[in-house]
Amino acid sequence: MRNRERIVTAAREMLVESGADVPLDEIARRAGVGNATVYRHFPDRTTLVHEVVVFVMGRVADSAERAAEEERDPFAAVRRFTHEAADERIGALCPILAGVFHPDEPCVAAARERLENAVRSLFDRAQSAGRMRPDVAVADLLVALSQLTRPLPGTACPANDQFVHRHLQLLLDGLEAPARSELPGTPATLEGLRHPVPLEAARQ
Amino acid sequence: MRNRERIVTAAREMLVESGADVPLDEIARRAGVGNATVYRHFPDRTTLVHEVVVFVMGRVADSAERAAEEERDPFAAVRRFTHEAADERIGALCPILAGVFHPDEPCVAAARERLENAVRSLFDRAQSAGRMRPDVAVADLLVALSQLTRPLPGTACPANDQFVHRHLQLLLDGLEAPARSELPGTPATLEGLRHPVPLEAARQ
Amino acid sequence: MRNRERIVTAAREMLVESGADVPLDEIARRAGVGNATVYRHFPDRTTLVHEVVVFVMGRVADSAERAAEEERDPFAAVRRFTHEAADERIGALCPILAGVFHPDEPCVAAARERLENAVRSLFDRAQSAGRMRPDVAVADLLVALSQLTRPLPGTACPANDQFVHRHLQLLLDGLEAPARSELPGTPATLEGLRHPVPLEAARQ
Amino acid sequence: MRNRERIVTAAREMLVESGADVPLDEIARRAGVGNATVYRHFPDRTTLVHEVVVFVMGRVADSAERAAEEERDPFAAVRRFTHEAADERIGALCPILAGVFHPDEPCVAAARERLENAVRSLFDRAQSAGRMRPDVAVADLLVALSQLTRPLPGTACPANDQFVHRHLQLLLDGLEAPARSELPGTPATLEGLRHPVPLEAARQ
DNA sequence: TATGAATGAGATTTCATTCAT
DNA sequence: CATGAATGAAATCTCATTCAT
Repeated sequence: MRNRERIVTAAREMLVESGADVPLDEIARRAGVGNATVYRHFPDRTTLVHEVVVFVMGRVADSAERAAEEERDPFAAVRRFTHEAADERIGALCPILAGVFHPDEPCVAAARERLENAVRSLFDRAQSAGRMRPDVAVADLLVALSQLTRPLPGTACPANDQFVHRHLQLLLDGLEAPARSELPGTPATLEGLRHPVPLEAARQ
Repeated sequence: MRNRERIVTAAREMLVESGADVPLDEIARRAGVGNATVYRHFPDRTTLVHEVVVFVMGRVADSAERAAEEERDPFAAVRRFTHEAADERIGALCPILAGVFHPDEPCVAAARERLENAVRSLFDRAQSAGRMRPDVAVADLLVALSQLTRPLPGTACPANDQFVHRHLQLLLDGLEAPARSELPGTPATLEGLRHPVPLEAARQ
Repeated sequence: MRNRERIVTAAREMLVESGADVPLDEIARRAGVGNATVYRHFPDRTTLVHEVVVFVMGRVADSAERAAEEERDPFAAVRRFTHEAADERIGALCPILAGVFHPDEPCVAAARERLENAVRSLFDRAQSAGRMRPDVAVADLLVALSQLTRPLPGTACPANDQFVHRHLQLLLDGLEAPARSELPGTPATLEGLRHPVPLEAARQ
Repeated sequence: MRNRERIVTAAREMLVESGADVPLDEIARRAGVGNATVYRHFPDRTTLVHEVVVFVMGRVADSAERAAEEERDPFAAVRRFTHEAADERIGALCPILAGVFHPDEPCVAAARERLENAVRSLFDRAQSAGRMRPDVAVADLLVALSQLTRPLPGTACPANDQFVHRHLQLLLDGLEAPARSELPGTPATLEGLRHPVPLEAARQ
């Protein structure tokens, strides 16, 4: 069905432009279908968002795989992936990564796993080559990346787009070996984000 | 009198835990007062949020000033400030910094200015001493810091607290001179966040 | 108690300026007292409004009595009374006359009776002298007068003040004998306004 | 489709019976629909009221045009129009005429203009024929008519319906030439009602 | 007595979701 | 299949009235 695709596309655009709380009717309008048609394809709003998330995660995973193939330098691959993921607006799915939407959904879980694996291979290569500090994990990058590219609420447009890539560069510079500082706690895991955790105030 | 404080405190807690869209009734319940009592003290929701924002910004500015006084090493001061700001949950006011709530409000503008100035003196010292790369501006840190510590939606609790300080360390490492990469675009300014800007996809 | 008077005065002013739905807090503020003080003097909002009504009715009755004494021509007395009542803003108590607020309250009933009697004597004189058509009753004038001078909702000021006296003149001209038309139904009585009546569409 | 009409009808009835501040929920209940259904058809309360106003004004203008066509005697046409307008409950839109609701809305403005023109032709004919005093304007009648038929607040029912037509007759008698009194001020204009005017206390 | 503060009930409006065609 | 229409639940805000000092 052509409609299903148009809905997902519209949803992605609106989520990215207007934040996570766009009215469903506006998504439908953008897709050029009636609102009830959305419900014919997705049982509820969450499911639609999941679909978008899975779609974006797939494109981001693609990006990671392409970077692994095409970039010679292992850390350059990490940089390229990071910036491309930002352009895919991975930040719009931040809430999902954090388990706000149920990541137990098989499709979501699968997409996440594929993404993690793709990025992990970038990490392994860079860390093995000594091009990246060894005390960080895949989820550290994914979470920080998601937060840094997360759109602001309000209809207009994420005002900080202008600066996102600057901040990613800073983060990446910090990721490139050797480390200047010790990282507190243990490496992040996406699983670890599933449930509330006490704030551990480790420092310097 | 006492109630006003309790409301602000409750509001700060809930904003920090549950994001910027907590129902006002829940803030009231948390404060142990009726919802109308909130409206006795604050003409509308926005005003209450502003109050919280000004309060938090003030504490963060305090933190910056203390760090400037007490830390010998100029970059250590920057690190200390950054982590303390995270603990103050500065990320909860991300939307404000971006102009979603009216930053023209005199109190908000004043608080922001004071904060910027306090952090600027940290920056100047660190950059003059060659301890921080020169191509970053105060707003770069404030925005990245806000985004990285921004709470997730949903009532539960910011799931990624566990990792926030790790990611800040990475960012700080990237901030510490010398730079490994070129930063795209021009340094961020908080003013620049006031209006939508075309996504400039500069890279590596 | 000085306060009681100030409250009634303030209430009269606000009712007249801003219509019947002024918040009680604003009346209190105008009176320069706390809102609870109003409740010390009047058990509820309605009672306060009653008081205002009784006060205004008293002044209007005064006006009728003065007109009876001082005007030679019997219909000139009716004209004078009518315009003076308009200036007292009798229209602001329209709802009362119609029984919306309980006119069984002894004070209200007494004030109304006194007013009716005062105006009745104006009527009797004018009608006996053949200066006023005989098929109208006191309540006809009082009701029409109240409606024509009734303030419009909205905070500002009754926009039609400019024209009120013109319209009263037209009404009075119609009241002056001899009649050009037959009046449908029976003469109005204030009592008759107490309960809903089927719309009788008599004409011409 | 059918619902929209039922809502407008219900709104008209309730506005007419209970005044301009009927809760929207009661209109919805009367129409037999959920409250949100009202919002599907009208973006907000004001828009719905505007619709009713335009509708009623249209019927009243129809009435004026019919009267002009069908009545031989020019002043009989004015009388007929006046009473028919009362039956259409034109008084319920008093607030609009006075600019409380935005009369700049194109539809409202258009409807008002049409009404004024229709009544003006009645006036011109009657005044040219010497059947109506020359010192009154269309707005004088429309405003006085609106006020005299204006519904009282409170859910019950317009208590003074019984007498409305009597009072209109008196007004009309005063309107019929020759004048017994001088009218103070200048003829009313609906435009003149748009903004507060100082109370001019001209008399006799 | 006087008052600032507190509050619950109600009004407007929005939105995810269901229904009827 | 597709859709416009319908709706109840929830969020913001107002105000008459009560409470505590």
